[in-house]
Amino acid sequence: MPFWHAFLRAWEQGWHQMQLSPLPRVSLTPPDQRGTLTVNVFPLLKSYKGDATKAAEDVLAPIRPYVAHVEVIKGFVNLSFTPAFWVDFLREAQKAAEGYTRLSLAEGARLMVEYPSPNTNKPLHLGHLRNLCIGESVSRLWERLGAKVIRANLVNDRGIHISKSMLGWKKFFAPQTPQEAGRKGDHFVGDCYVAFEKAYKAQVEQLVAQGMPEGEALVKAPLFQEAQALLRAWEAGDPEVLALWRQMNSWVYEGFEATFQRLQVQFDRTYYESETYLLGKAIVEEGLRQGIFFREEDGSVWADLTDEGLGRKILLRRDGTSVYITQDLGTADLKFQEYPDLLYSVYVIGNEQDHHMRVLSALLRRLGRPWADRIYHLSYGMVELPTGRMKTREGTVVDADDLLEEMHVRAYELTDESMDESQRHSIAEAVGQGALRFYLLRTDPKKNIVFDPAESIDLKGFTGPFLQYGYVRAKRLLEKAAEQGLSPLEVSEPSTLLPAEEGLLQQLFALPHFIEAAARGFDPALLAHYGYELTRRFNELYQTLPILTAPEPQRGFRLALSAVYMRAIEAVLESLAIPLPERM
RNA sequence: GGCCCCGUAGCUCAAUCGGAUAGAGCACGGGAUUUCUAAUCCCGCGGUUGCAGGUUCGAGUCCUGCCGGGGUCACCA
Repeated sequence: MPFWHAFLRAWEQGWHQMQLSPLPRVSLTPPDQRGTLTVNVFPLLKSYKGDATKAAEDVLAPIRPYVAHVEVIKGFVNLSFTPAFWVDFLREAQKAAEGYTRLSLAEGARLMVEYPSPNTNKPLHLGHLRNLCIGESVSRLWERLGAKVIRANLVNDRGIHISKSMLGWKKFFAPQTPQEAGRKGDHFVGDCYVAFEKAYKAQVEQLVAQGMPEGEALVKAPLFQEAQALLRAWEAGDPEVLALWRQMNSWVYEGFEATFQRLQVQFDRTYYESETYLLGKAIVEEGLRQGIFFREEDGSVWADLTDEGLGRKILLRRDGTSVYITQDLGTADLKFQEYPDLLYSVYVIGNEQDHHMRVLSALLRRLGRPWADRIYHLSYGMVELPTGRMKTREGTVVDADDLLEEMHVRAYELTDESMDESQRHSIAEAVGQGALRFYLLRTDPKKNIVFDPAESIDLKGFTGPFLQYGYVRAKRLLEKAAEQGLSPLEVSEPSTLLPAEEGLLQQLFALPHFIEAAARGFDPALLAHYGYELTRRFNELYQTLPILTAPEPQRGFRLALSAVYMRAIEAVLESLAIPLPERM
């Protein structure tokens, strides 16, 4: 019994031999209808003179031996499989990961996934967590298709924002270190940045009060002038500035590393903008020589993309320093120098940068980079609060470390008191993160999501712990079975199937389809919904029917069903980067 | 103002290439535990898919216009 892809391929081959045209579409039968698969024969009805029954007969011919029951409603052909088919499926799915939980659809391909690419002037927040969850899940999904994935982090370690936190430290914190302040490094540097912004804002307000227009005040404020001077000194290689810059970045990296470790993410390659902005400048020079870009009289360099509706874009400032897009050009180039065969160079970046990424693509195309169309912007929506965007100034930013801790504490309260402390904490961590990660993945990445801190994140219903609980249930059940000397590989064939059994089988059968769709669509939410529905059906079976105490052949069949469910949910959770708790 | 994205149940979200009676969770009301773990299961309540047209066998989905929300159009990143 071949799995999903092979099954459909074989079926289609049969249609080709019969010269059936156009090829009908196969999908899962909706839950309110009887059946496992549905073939839509509407498009065929013309050539069959409206005779859907005759069309159904032909369409089903190649898989006839597997079919137990057929129902034709209008143009929909709903079919159920025979128990023998399912027994075969349960045996095979237990034996082979290949084709079931692991596919070879992208074997040999290589992808780079860039995430979460933080700035080094602030700690990570809830938005970064969404980014991390999406980036990690998409990476794992493509690995499941057989691709090799390079996880890349691009650190925005230079620019005016870094100068600001440096100045903030010099003016308000020096010579204190994070250790002395009792602060995690990234939080400490964040404090410096906030202190700067506060003082800067005060200066601007003062200037405005003196009658200066705000736009001018923003630039003329002494603190801003100082920050710009610092940036120039940095770009000129001033040793003292560089030393402070290195010191402060190392504090931040230490803090980031702790958070990444807690989230179990590791990068294969870390790019630093401080190392790629010069490459970018060289590319701008290249474009100038080729006449793709032009230099204004004041010395600034531009690209004119108005014919593509993207306006004019500055590439180098009047003073010759680089802007964000400059280093992006350099980094994009470097990626393909290092990995020329990338199928996709994926950027997991918020949708506020849709325009920016479109500009980047356009520039690379104009520069004649043959791989320009292989960069893919995985644009995701903002995480908002019920009151709107998170704002640093209003102190409404939901800090990543704080939230992880809060989730841990809330999950801990639900753990069984009879367990020892270390086990309770390890489960609390798994479940807390499971809830958080599922919450951030269950919505279509491109949509904005609303996070209500007051209501916080659910631990029941359509949540990560729901899936984790199903996994733990199945695991314990199989352990019990093993203790009784029962093997789920000894699948016995029932004469009929109950709806609870058939519903779960149908969902299990479709696993490879959802893995592929989620990977190719860069959409983990698809798999999150699948995993919920899968577990809901397992729970229904578990709750309403006996398994270990059922008579044969039901016992063997349901045990095998549980074993395959466990495999499937394991694959789902792993693909969503949701931890597997040993118990709950 | 130009361009882009989004408007689905009280709230948070689904809905496969345009397919069947628009589905879940939360909340609310009711029920299930001598049982393989109740972070569970079952039942109920809840809808003019923002509005108005158009395309067709069929529209939440595609097209046009409008209304509402967000983003962006920086010599910020």
